[in-house]
Amino acid sequence: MSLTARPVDPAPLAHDRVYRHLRSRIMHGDIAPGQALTLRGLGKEYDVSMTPARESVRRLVAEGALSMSASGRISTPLLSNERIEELAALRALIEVELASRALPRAHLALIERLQNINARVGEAVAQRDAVSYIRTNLEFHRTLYLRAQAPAMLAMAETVWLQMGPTMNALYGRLRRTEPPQFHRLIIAALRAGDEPGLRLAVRSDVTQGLRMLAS
Amino acid sequence: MSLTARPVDPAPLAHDRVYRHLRSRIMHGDIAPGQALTLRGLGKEYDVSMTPARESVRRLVAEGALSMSASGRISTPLLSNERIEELAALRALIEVELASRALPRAHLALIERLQNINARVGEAVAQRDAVSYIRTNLEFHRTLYLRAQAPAMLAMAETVWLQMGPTMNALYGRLRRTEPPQFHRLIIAALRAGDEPGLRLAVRSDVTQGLRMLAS
DNA sequence: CTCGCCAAGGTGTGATCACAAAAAGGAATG
DNA sequence: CATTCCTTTTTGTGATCACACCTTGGCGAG
Repeated sequence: MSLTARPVDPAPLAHDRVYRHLRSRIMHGDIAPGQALTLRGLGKEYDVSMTPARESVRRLVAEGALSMSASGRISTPLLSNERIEELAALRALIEVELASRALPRAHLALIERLQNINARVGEAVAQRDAVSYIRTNLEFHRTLYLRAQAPAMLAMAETVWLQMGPTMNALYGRLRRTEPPQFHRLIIAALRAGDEPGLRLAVRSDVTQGLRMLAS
Repeated sequence: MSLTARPVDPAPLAHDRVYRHLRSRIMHGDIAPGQALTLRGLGKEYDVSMTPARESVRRLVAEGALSMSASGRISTPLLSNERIEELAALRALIEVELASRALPRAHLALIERLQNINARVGEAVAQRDAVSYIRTNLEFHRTLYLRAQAPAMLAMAETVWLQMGPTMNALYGRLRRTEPPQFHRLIIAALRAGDEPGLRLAVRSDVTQGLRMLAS
C-alpha cells in the first residue's frame, strides 16, 4: 500500500461534483430566487450528460434547495413571508441548541478563529458584497456548531440555510448598513464568559435579526 | 371543462410512485436497519427500469432515509446511539414547537380525532404489531402538527421520522408493554385545558421516551 | 485446515435515444 | 391592437446499453 499518497481520490463522480458546486452557489445566494434551470443547460455548463445533471437536481429538490413545477420545470424557490418566518424559527431552534452544545467544548483557539472569521464578515459588509457576506457569515456559524459534535443537527441547520440561500441574497441586497454584525460580538463574549443563557439569546437574536428586513 | 372529475391525474410518474412507496415502508419500520437494496432489484419489484429506481433512491438518500457506501451500495442506515440521541433531541425541539403552534387552533373536533387515533395506537400495542404501532403513532403526531400551519417545520419533523424508521422497528421489537402510551393522554389533556407548558412537557416526554429503551 | 488468489457475477455510473407534454413564437382573425 | 390557434422548439421522463469497480465464491498452495 502506498504511504506517500492518500488512498487515492476514489471517484470524482460527475453527479457529485455538479451537486456540490450547485449547492454552494445556491446556499451562498449566487442564484436569484425564481431563476429557472434546465437539465441540458446544467449538463452543458458542467460538461456532463443529462443523467448526472438530473441526479444532482433531484437531490437538491429533495433538500428544498430547488423546486419543481407540476410539469417538472426546475427553478430556485420563491419563498413566501410565512415560509421565511418558519425557516427563521427553525434556525433559532436548532442553532441555539447547537451553540449550547458547543459551549462546553469552546476553547480559546476556537474563539480566536471565530474572531478572525468575524473580521472577514466585517470586510464583506463594508464592501457591500452580499455573496461574501453570506459565505463568511455561514462559516462563522458552522465553525462554532462543528464543536457541538452533532452532525445530524448540523445537517438540518445547513438544509435550512440552503433553502434560504437565494432569498437571503435578495434580502441583504436591501441592506445598507456598513457596521459589522453586532450579535456576533455578543456570541463571542458569551463564549468567553461561559455564559450559556447569554449565548442562547445572542444566537437567537443573530439568527432572527434578518427577519426585520421583511418589514421594510 | 369537466365538472365530474378532477382535472385528471396528470402524471403517475414512475419515480414518484417508487419514492412514495419506499418512503412509507422505511418511515414505518417495514425494512430492517442495514438491509441492502439494489437498483435492479427495486426496478424489478416496481416493474420499472433502473432510471426511476435510481431517482427515488437518490431522493431518499438526500433525506437520510437510505445511506450509500463509498462504493455506492444502498442500504437502510445503521444508527449509532449518539445519532439516535441527536435525532430524538431534534424531534423534541421541532415537535414541541409544532405542538405549541397548534394549540391555539386545536378545537374539539381535532381532539376527538386524536382520541380515536390513540385508541388505534392502543390496539396496535396490544397486538404487539410494531409497524401498526409506528404508523398510528406517527399519524397521531402528524394530525396534531398539521394544525400548526407550518409546512416547513412539519417536513423537517417527518425527515427525522424517516431517518429513525428502520431503527424504531428494531427498538419497539424489544418493547414488552401492553398498556397504550401514557403521554398521549397527557397531550390530549393539555390540549383540552389550553395548558401550553403542560403540552410542551407532554410532547417532549412522549418523544424522548423511546430513548430509555436504549439502556436495556 | 487456513490463507491467499483469481475468475465470474453483480452493482452503480453515465451516455444516448425516443417520446410526450409543455412553453414559445408567429400568423391569421376579430 | 388584442386574441386565438397552430407550428416549432424546448424540456423532463424513462429505457437501454457499455463500462468500471466491487464483491463473492471457489480453488489451490502452504
